[in-house]
Amino acid sequence: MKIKTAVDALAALAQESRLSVFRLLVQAGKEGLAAGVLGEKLGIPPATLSFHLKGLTHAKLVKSRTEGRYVIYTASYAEMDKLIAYLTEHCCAGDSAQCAPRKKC
Amino acid sequence: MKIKTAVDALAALAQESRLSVFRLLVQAGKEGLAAGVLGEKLGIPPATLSFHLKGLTHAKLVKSRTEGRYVIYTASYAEMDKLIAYLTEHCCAGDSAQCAPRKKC
DNA sequence: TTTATATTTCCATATTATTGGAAATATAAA
DNA sequence: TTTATATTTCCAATAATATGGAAATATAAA
Repeated sequence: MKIKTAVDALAALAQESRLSVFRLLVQAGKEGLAAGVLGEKLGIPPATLSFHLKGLTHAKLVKSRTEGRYVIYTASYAEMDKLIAYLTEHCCAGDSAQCAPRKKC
Repeated sequence: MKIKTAVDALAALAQESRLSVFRLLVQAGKEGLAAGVLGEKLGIPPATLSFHLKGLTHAKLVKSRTEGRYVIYTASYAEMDKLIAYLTEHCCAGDSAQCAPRKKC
């Protein structure tokens, strides 16, 4: 991963509404959630939510598909994992004692 | 972890100089690196580096100790792991097939 | 075709972050 | 004590981001 890609992804997550949206989608699984459901669960007005979803989409952290008049958003686990791998790359100066296993999503 | 803590940590990482500093420190291990070494490796002027180190410190992603006239910075693996756990919490709608093990740092 | 629902775009305003030179502070070496 | 090295604080100019109402777009239901 390039550093600009990582900065863009981190910036996309570094805002309370966007982070809340992303976490809901991470928890929702591949079924995803419609924009309207996200807005209602989080109390975010349509224009604001759309602005933030655009940011998450541009950072490739979420994907969307259209179903009728709904737009369904899903988290990109692949992109999240790449970001986490980038943060932890070659960590701990090779001291594997500090690197216990953790779940991958 | 509270959402504001996570947003602060993500915002601290969402900037090219700070992300570069953090990754160098993650890779350096618990020995850490002096501010001046970071500045030289990354080509960041002292005032700018100090500004960014303050941001990372305030977000608790790095810690510092003074050794003589040097200030040595280290990554906080604990805080990084908490942030990653917060992002991936309850992921994949409980579909554990998607949650393979990954290293923890 | 008319009406209702879902989402996005447009826009102006308000807020917050980034930059680096110069001076200040702090410790160590001469 | 004087000088050298390391880091931080101060500052002002510049740049980027967040907000949500109203209008526009798009699909579905009546």
